[in-house]
Parts: sequence; structure tokens; C-alpha cells
Amino acid sequence: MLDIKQIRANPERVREGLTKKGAQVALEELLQTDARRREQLGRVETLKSRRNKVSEEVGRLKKAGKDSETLTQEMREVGQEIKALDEEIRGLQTRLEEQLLNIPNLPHESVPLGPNASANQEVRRWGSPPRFDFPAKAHWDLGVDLGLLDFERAGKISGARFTLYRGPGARLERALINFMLDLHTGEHGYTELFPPYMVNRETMIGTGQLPKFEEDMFRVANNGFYLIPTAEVPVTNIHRDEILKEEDLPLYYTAYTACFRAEAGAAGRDTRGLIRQHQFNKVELVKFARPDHSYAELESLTRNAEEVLKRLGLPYRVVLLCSGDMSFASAKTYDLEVWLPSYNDYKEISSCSNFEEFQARRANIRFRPAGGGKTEFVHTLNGSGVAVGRTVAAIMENYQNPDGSITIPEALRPYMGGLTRITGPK
RNA sequence: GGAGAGAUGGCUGAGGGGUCGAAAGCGCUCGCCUCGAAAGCGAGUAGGUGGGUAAGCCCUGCCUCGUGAGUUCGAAUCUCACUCUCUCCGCCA
Repeated sequence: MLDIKQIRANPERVREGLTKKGAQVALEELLQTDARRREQLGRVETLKSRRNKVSEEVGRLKKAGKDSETLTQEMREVGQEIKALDEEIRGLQTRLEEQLLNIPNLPHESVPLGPNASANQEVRRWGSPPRFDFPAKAHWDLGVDLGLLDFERAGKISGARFTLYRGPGARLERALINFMLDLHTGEHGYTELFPPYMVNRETMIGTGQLPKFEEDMFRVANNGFYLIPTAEVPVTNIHRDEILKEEDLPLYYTAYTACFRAEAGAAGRDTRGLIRQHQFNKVELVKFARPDHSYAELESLTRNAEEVLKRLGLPYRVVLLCSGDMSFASAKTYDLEVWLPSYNDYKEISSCSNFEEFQARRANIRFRPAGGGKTEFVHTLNGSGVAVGRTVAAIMENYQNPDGSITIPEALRPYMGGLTRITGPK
């Protein structure tokens, strides 16, 4: 959420930022609502002030045994006025909040200007795509041929965009989760969390999924809970409505969760294989940082995610998203894209963002400066560290051998019971 | 799912219509004392949002005692609904 004060004081700058992001927002209407609210608030506060004073006086008169009927009568009328004004203000407030919740974050000044993914900037590359002197297979063929992935039975028990992992395939998924968590907790200083997968509406609003993206979310029919689309949602919200100590910042959390996405608008894209699923696994990194450190924290968070791919020996590149390609809540985003032979291209496997105070304002997450003084909003960041299903796909495809087997990356072997190669169904 | 109890400031915990945004204790901060520390003594110590002032650790309005509504001139205090926590019972991996 943007700061209404900023919008009020600097509507042109906000408009400019929104344009960069490609958002259409009726700022005039918002400002009108705000002005009216402030005007009526001034009125009602004057009335309340008077009522408070007179009520005190009534108390004194009663104690002294004197008559207070005139004042009481007058205040009855003032009370009616206050009630009417309060009601109007409540209505204005609700409308204002609705509008604010639907305005996206503004891009940071270092974000390149552009309308869509074509304007994204490659920042760096690591490794080089493998050259195969045999017909390379896509992971959906490798996985099925080796008995690791069963899309047909997943379709039977659930439906499209679900996968059943089997044998070493299932173990590979589990091994990756453990490998990633061990790396981030053991070497990168993150605290491991295991949060609920179902959350309430306030939590979804806190991180920015709602109210705008209702159709992308799964909702549980009989109690209104939402299935989390990413661990970012529960983990960022653990400090909702809290005032943190400055000396406790930055806070680093990592969590493995399943993630659930309806992806209403994505029908027809990435229909084969593990790339786009209704349920997938992800290890997430979340940070709470002081505002003046958040961009340094974004760099290190991105490096932490990259380290996963390096250790697995997967070629990747880092892309700085342009203003028009960034998500609703983000001020700056680096995508990590892993090389996928079946796409003959790099494919997103992690998205690392600084939300500045956009989420903190929605979720009311603040800190008190060490020297005392006014509370400030923290900056929140997160990034995938990394998406597990896509990593499985990348390993299968990049580590495939001419005989259709798959070599296990060395870093993963301890997690695979020493297995070095997946050769086929028993 | 059933029955009961509860929700107050960083924490414990009083207050049950009128100078209560709130006793007391703990904690914390500052000062005194000390070579230093502890103890002791003194002072301060919730959040939000407006206004005043050139600005402020200065003055000031309004709101907040789980949330929302109601009664009243006036609500932490009375009424209703909801949420959450705890205890017991039932069910359950």
C-alpha cells in the first residue's frame, strides 16, 4: 500500500511511477475522497471535543447536586450529529482503503523503464548450457520413461496440472528441499520455519495477493481459508501488527512449503511437464530489513538463491525486471532463470524482490529505532530459494545422458542415499 | 462438536458508569550514589492520527483497554454479536 500522505503531497510523482508500471489508477477520485474525509474528520473532532468537555462538566454538576438537564439535552443533539458524521467518515474511509489496496507499488529508481518482459535487462550469467551430441529429451519424457513422473495417474486422482512423483523422482524432490534448507540455514543464516498452508484473508491482504488477485488463489469452500500461493504469505505475516526492535533487524527466515496457484489467466501456457502446476514445492527466503539496508539485502538474498543453482551446477542467468514486468507489490525484482534444454531458453526459477514498505504498511509491520523515537515501517523482501519442481526439471534435462539416464549432481548425492545416477524403472 | 473461564500498556496484574489512557509490581531508560558494579534513592517509560510553531525530546485536539455494534450527557467498566486463548468432555492423525 502506498502512503496516502505521499499521494496527497506528490500526486505527480505517484502518477509517474504508476505509469511506469503500466497501471491505470484514478488518483483524482482517491484524492477527492481523502479531502472529504479529512474535512469531515475535522468537524466531528471539534464536536467530540465539546462533548467530552461538557460531559465532564455534567459529572461535576451531578456530584454537586445541581441541575444538568440543559446540557444533557444539548449533548443529545450533538450526539446525533456525531453519529451521522462518523457514519459518513466510515464510508469514506472504506472507499479510500479499497482504492489504496488496489494501487500497485512504485518502481525503484534503478529499475529500467519498459512495458513488458522484452525490456528486462540481463545482469549476469553463470555456467553455460550443455551441448548434447544426441537427441536431448524434455523432462516430461525423461521423467515418464524413467518412471519418475506420472502425469496420467495425477490426472486421474486430481486433474490437469498435477504431478505424481515416484521412486527416485519423489526422493529427488525431497532431497532438493532438504539440500536447500540446509544451505540457507547452515550457511546463509536463515531461521527455518514451517508455517500453515491455509491462511485467513487478512494475511493474504498483508502481502498483496488480495483483494486484487482473488481469481488466482484457491479458497477452501467451507471455512474461507486461502491456500498459500507461496510461503512468502504466511512468513511475511508472522510479524503482522508487531513493532520489532531495530537491533533485531535484519531478520532472515526460510521455509519450505507446498504452494497452490489457480493461475486463471495462464491456461494454455506451459501445459506439459512440471513447469506450471496447481501445486508445487518451493523453499522461500524472507527478510525484514531496515529501510536504509534493504537494497543491499536484496543483493545478498539474490546471491543466496543463486548459490543453490551454482552448487547444483545448473546454468542460469540473473535478469533485472523492467517497470512493466514487475509484480504488483514489488519495487525491484531480480528473476533467476535456469537453462532448460526443452525450452531452448532460460526459464524463471526464482524471483527476488524488495517490496520496501509496501507490504509492511498493509500488514502494519514496524520497528522502533534504536535511539527511541517514532516507529517506522520495515522493508520486506523475499525470493524463491528456489522453486523445487522446476529444479527437478532442470536437473533431469541438463544432466541427462545418451542412454536416457540422469546423473545426480554431486551436491545432491548425500541427500539421495549416495545414488549417482537414475537409470530406469526396476 | 458440547460446557465453562478469560482477553487491560514490553510483561504480571488491579479497576465493574464520571479528572482512568488506566493503580501497583517487574522490566527498560536517564540521573544520584560508587574506583566500578550491585543494592538503594529520584525521575521517566503504550500506540495511532490531526493541528499549532521556523523547527523541536514544546503546546494541543481526536481515537484506541480483543473486534464490531448498542445503551448513556458520559463506557475499560452495562447489553448484544463475533474472534481468539485457556480448562474439561467428545472426536481424531
